[in-house]
Amino acid sequence: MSNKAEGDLVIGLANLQNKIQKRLGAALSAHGISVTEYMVLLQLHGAANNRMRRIDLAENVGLSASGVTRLLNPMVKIGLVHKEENARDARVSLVALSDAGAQLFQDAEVSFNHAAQTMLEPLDRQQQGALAGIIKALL
Amino acid sequence: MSNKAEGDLVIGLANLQNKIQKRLGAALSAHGISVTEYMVLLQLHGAANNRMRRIDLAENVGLSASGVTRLLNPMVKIGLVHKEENARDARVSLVALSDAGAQLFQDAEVSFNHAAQTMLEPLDRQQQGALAGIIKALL
DNA sequence: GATAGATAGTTGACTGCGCAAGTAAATTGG
DNA sequence: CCAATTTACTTGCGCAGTCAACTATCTATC
Repeated sequence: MSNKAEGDLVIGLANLQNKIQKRLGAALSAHGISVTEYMVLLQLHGAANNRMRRIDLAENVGLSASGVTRLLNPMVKIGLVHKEENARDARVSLVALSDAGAQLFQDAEVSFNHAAQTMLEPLDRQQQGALAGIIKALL
Repeated sequence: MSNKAEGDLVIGLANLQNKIQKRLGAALSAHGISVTEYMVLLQLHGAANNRMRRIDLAENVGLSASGVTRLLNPMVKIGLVHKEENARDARVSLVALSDAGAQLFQDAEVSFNHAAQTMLEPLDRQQQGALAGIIKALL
């Protein structure tokens, strides 16, 4: 009943993620955005009408509501996204991807995916498939 | 040549790690330490003579040198670790695990491994083995 | 409908961590 | 053996993100 193996796996995952995060940050810095900002663009890109409520954004990128507020402020200022109100519910303020934001995302996506591919290169096809299954099972 | 699959995997890993980190933090908060502090205790526990140079610690836990300095300050203050000098090289200050630190680590390790086991529960044996191989290949 | 509670978002104060610059000691090269 | 470089660490400053408290709005219940 030694659960040491699981502990080691989790620690390995943490170290791995640390490494990945730094590499992705370096890759995205060429586009002037952070990994978290990329996540926001990715979410909006995949959302219906390219817009979302801030709280759903928070949920999907793993931030708190206040974290989203602070993250979006500069993104609004430089025109990557813009605020919209919801006629039905005056509490919510929607975030919409701007043309400039969509363009930046497209460029950044290339770098991001390329960096991801490079990092995952050591895995063979089976391992990649297994990893996909593992992530799905654990999320 | 679509490397979209790799990008999705990396994003999945990021989300997964986010979730794991929060759960581990909750599990360790019962012992009054953060995940990063646990990593330090783990490193010292596994080091020769239970002591290390700060810079090696930084390397192993994925922090910068200054991050280690700041992280250790309160840990020294509450007696989990203590500073030692190196007679051979006056630049280095060694960090040593105290008895209290070792005790705390032993307690925390149980919680940590238990949390890890719970989180990895959805995986079958093959998947766990595959994950171990994947981490090894990527680190 | 008025009141009570839930929900969306912002803000202030704080923590954690990195980077750049600084200090002190060790190593190297002429 | 002394200057130049490198190494180990600390410190000032700043950014990213959290939590708690607040405002504003919506929903439910009587």
